[in-house]
Order: sequence, then structure tokens, then C-alpha cells
Amino acid sequence: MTTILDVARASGVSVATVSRALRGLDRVSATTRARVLEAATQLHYVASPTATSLVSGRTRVIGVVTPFVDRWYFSTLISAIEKSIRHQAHHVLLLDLEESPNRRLSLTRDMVSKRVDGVVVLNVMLAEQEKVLLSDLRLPTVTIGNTYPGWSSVRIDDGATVTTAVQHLVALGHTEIAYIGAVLRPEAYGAVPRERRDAFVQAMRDAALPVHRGWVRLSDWTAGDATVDAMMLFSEERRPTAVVAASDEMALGVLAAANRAGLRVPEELSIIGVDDHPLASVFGLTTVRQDVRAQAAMASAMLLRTIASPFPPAVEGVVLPTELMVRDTTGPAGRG
Amino acid sequence: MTTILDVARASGVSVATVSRALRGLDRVSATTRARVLEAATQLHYVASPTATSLVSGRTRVIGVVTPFVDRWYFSTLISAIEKSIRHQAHHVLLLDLEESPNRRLSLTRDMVSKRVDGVVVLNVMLAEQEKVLLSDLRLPTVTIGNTYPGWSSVRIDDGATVTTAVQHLVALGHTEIAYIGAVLRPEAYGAVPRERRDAFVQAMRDAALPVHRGWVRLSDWTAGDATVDAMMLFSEERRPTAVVAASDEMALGVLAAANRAGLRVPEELSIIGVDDHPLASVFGLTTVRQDVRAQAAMASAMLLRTIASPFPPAVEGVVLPTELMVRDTTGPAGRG
DNA sequence: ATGAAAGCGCTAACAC
DNA sequence: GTGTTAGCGCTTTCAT
Repeated sequence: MTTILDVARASGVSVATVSRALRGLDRVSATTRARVLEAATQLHYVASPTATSLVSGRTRVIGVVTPFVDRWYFSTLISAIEKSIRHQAHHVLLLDLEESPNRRLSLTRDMVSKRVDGVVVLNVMLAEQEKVLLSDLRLPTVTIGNTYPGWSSVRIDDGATVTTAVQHLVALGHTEIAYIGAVLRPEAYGAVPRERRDAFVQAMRDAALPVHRGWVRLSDWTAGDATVDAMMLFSEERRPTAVVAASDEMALGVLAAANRAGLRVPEELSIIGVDDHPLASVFGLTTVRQDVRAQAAMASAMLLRTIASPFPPAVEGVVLPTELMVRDTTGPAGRG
Repeated sequence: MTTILDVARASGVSVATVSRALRGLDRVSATTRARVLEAATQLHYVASPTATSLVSGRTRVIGVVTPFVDRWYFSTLISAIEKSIRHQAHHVLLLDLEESPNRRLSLTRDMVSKRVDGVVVLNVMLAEQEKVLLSDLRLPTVTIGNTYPGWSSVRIDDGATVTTAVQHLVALGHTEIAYIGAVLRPEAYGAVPRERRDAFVQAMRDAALPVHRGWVRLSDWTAGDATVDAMMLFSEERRPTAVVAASDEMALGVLAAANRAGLRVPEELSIIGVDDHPLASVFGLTTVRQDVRAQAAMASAMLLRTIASPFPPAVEGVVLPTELMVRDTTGPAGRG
């Protein structure tokens, strides 16, 4: 490994000058700088991030706290965060809290302490202790999806997504509407599932429509689970004419179930999701779109700004818009 | 931030003793160790990874070089790698090479130099220069999917997946078989697309079946692209009775296209994919399964072993088995 | 404009 | 068993 000392020797100056020259600081003559750069390139010199961090106290690493890394919403956020910060020479350290299907890891001090300059929390429901940890450490924190007092956040209006979905169906004349996507594990998914579920109930009430017993199904937020739920729904005597799924992945599960049950979509069953997952357009799924990458970009920018700023972090809450994408899985009621 | 010195003062010993005590080394009396531990806990002490790295020369960070982070195959690998190394107190640094739809970043010296202890390369086709870089840096490297001389690898027999798929269809009596998943950008996807495509042609030849002009479709390895390709296929006079897709995501795209074109599956069209994507079982997609998480676990274990070993890395090439999963999208030919 | 030297927080070699 | 001390590779005063 070539060190700064090697470069210094090769260019006949001191390490201090090399440091200045390479970082583009003042008080280095043009000729010296050229010489140093030459030597550095020659020797393939890269400053040790470790040593730089030790002296500067900054790691240029952002911790991304996430309940999953292999689900679309989360991997898309992670991807977009990385792309937003790479240009500022920052890196992503994965802080994956997934442990097993029914348990998650706690965010602990040794995961973040002296390791990261800031944290982006992706839609997990943090325990009090975990929040205290980040606060104690004075780590600038921005959340995506959830909100916590004292921290900046970027999100969509989750209730509104489902309200929009219900209103779309109501406008099509549907009255028999079921909902898939209530939640089993709030600590893994944050407040979003509850918000969407509550919004469903409220929107139905606002439309003076009944919410049938058993038509608000629990689900573990996966397509497979949603398929099972939908099959239950379809196997009963009285069937809904439309289903609102709290995510597109679940909506696809419902679509698959409908296919299997021989229900024509949308003639006999309308389906609407939330997200605009890449497969939504492929399957012609009507959905309420959210811009996941934009949320990641905003959150990253806010975090980097806070880290760079000498002032105490300003708390801002950004709510990004969503958009109804009418495609082929929703249609007028009463054609079955 | 509390440092080792704080702990030393609090427990009335030297920093050296604190260091030994906390790391469970010999030559520390039980009582002293207890006192140090007590103080450390009290003060919420966590050793600075930065300082430790500087002196040890090891970062306990593994770089994961990937062409995408938000696609199923890659995010699943990343997730599984993280879970395999977290127990050994190692972390994942994302080295995301995705830049824009049609270009990727180069792996550069400053991404890895002095930053990571080893690298897992996920199915990217590295340029000569990038390989030389990793070799120069003497970074232990394990690849998943691709193989390179001199590096250990974990993969499946990509050709065999497609051969299995073709043979399954042939056994069902199909003779008019199309293929979706040839490749546009080898540098982004590695050798896999070509291997699968070649295997298709060979398997057809072995079965004495013709490969029709235009029935080996290019695709950018996404469901959306596959849908477009499939629609082209379906719009022609002569239609295949079966389609082999090089991935499940593409197979789902074909399925969506079939739905749209009003083709009954599997009566009028059989579809088979590769992967066993979570949505494959949901949609009843017949596929050739690969165990992505197992590949990640093996590769991680090999890499960690190499890093820990004082000996020069042994090069091993592991090939994991695949398995035909017959579901509902394939059926006998000639029922359309 | 440049250099000498202190120090970031820790580990390891050596002394006692 | 425990302490002293010399670095690890950089940045940053402070001299000159």
C-alpha cells in the first residue's frame, strides 16, 4: 500500500504539502501541486479513508436502517440512496434488521457508534430505546415512511393512497369492497399498514358503504400471503366485487388468486394496489403510484445537508404526492 | 464520545489493560476484567472501528460489487451476504455499478482501496482493468454467477437450467418453442445470458427441433421488456406453443402478454422460467429453481475463510444444483 | 509556500 | 498481570 509518505518522498516535499496539494487547498504553488499529483497518480495513491476518518472524526458513511433488503420497496430505496450520496463521496452501510420471518434485530450501539455520520431509517417502527440511542449519539437522522418527533422525514400521505383507491372504486359503482393488507407485525413495517387500513375503513364510512366482517384481511405484506387471503375471500358465499390491496405485490397476489379462481378481471373483480411496482404496468394493474426513488433522493439530500451544516438540525417533514394510475384491473361494478 | 482512555481512567487501569480485557485476551486478572467491563458498560463504550482498522490494517468490511441493487436476484444476494457475515462482525459496503439504463460505472481504485478486506462480485462482467485492480490490491475475491481464472466462484450450471427447461417442454410434446432473454449488454449481466441462450440453441438442436428466425428474442432482462417481446411473438402468423424465458421476471412478462393477447396458459401457450422468484409460485409459474441465498452464503463463507487465512487463497469453483419446479404454466402441446 | 510535529483512538511489543 | 510507548496514515496548527 502506498502511503502519503511515499508520495511525499517521490515528489520531494513534505506529507503536509502532499495533503494540501491533493485536496486542492491553498498555499501550494502550481508547480508543486503538479509534481505531487504526478507522483500520486504514478503510485496509484489513494488516501486511507480509515486514517482520514480518525483525524477528521467523520466517516463519510451513511447507515441505512432497514427491515428488509430484498423487498422491492426497500431495495429501491437503498439503491436510490446510494445513487444520491455517491456523488458526494459518501457510502452506504447496510443496517439490516431482518433476522427471521417473525423477529427483527434491535438497532444497537455498536452498529452505528463511530461508524456512520448519519442515518436514514426506512419504514421500521423503532423502539423507544433505539430512538434514544440515535439521539444520544447525536446522529443526524432522517426517516422515510414513518415520522418521529424531532427527526426529519420524507413520506407520502399513506392514508390518502387508500382513500384515492376506494374513491376510484366507488366512482365505478362498487359497493362490495374488501381490503387486503392489515398488519401482523407493526414493529417490522412501521405505522404505514395501520394508516392505510384505517384510511380504508374511513373512506368506506365516508362513502356510506359497509365494511363486511372478514373483508379486512390480515396479511404479511407479501404476494403469497395475499393470494391465500384472496382465496379465502373468494371461497365465501358472498364475494366482493372489488379489492383494495395495500401494496402492488399484494395486489398481484390477488390477481393471481382471481386467475386461479376463474374470476375475470375486471368484469367480475376489480383490483387496485398501491406503489406502482415495476410489475404493475406489466400486468395492467391499476394502482396509486408513489415515487420511491424521489423519497430516497430527498431524504439523502436532507441528511447530507444536516451533516454538513454547523447548525443544529432543522426538522422538516416532506410529504410527496401520489397519483392514481388507472389501468386494466379496475372497471365498472355489476358486469359480472 | 467516550474513548478507551475514559474507560481506563474510570477503572483505574491503563488503556492497554482495557484493550486486553475488553477483547477477552489473556493476562488480565478476573477482577480487573470485571472492573473494566463494568466501566465500559457504564460509559457505553464502543471501540472505534476506525482506530482499530488503522492499527490492524483490517476494516471488517466486505465490498459487494453489483450491477443493480433493486432487482430481485441481486437484492436477495446482498441480503443473504449481509446475513452470512454479520455474525462474524463484518459489514457490507455497497459497490453499486449501476449508473444509467445503458451505462455502468467502472470499479475504481478509490472504491475499494484500503476500504474493504475482500470483495464479492455479483454477476457483472468485469473489464480487464477492473480485474487487474482487484488483483493488484491483493483483495480476496469471490464471484457469484460468473467465473474468472484465479478467483473462487459460486454459481449454478446456467446452461443446464435452460436445457432442463427445454427438455421439460419437449417431453410435453412441444416442438414450436421460442426463447426470451438473449442479451443486449453483456458488461452489465455477465456471461449468464449468453450461456443460457447458447444452451437453448443447443438443447433444441439436440432434440432435433428447429430454432425459428425471430424466436430467440433479445430482452433487457426485465418483465416489461419480455412483455413487449412476447407480444411481437404472438402477433406473427406462426406462433410458438411454448416459451422459455431466461428468468422468472421475464416469464411473468410473457404470462402477462399471454393474458393480454387472450392466449390460455397452458392450453394455448406453455411458459417456463428460471429462478423460482417469489412470484413464481404465486402465479403458478413452472420454473427451474436456483437457491440464490445458498450461493450467497457459500460465497461469503469462502471469502471470510480466505481473509482469515494466512495462506494464499485456494481457488475453488462451486456449482450448486438446480431443480425443475413443475407448476401450472406448462402443459402438453397441441391442446390449443 | 512549505515543513515539523502533535494528535485522532486504538493495538502490540516490550518492560517491569 | 499490568503499564509505557511506539506507531497505524492521515490532517492541522504553528513555525519559518
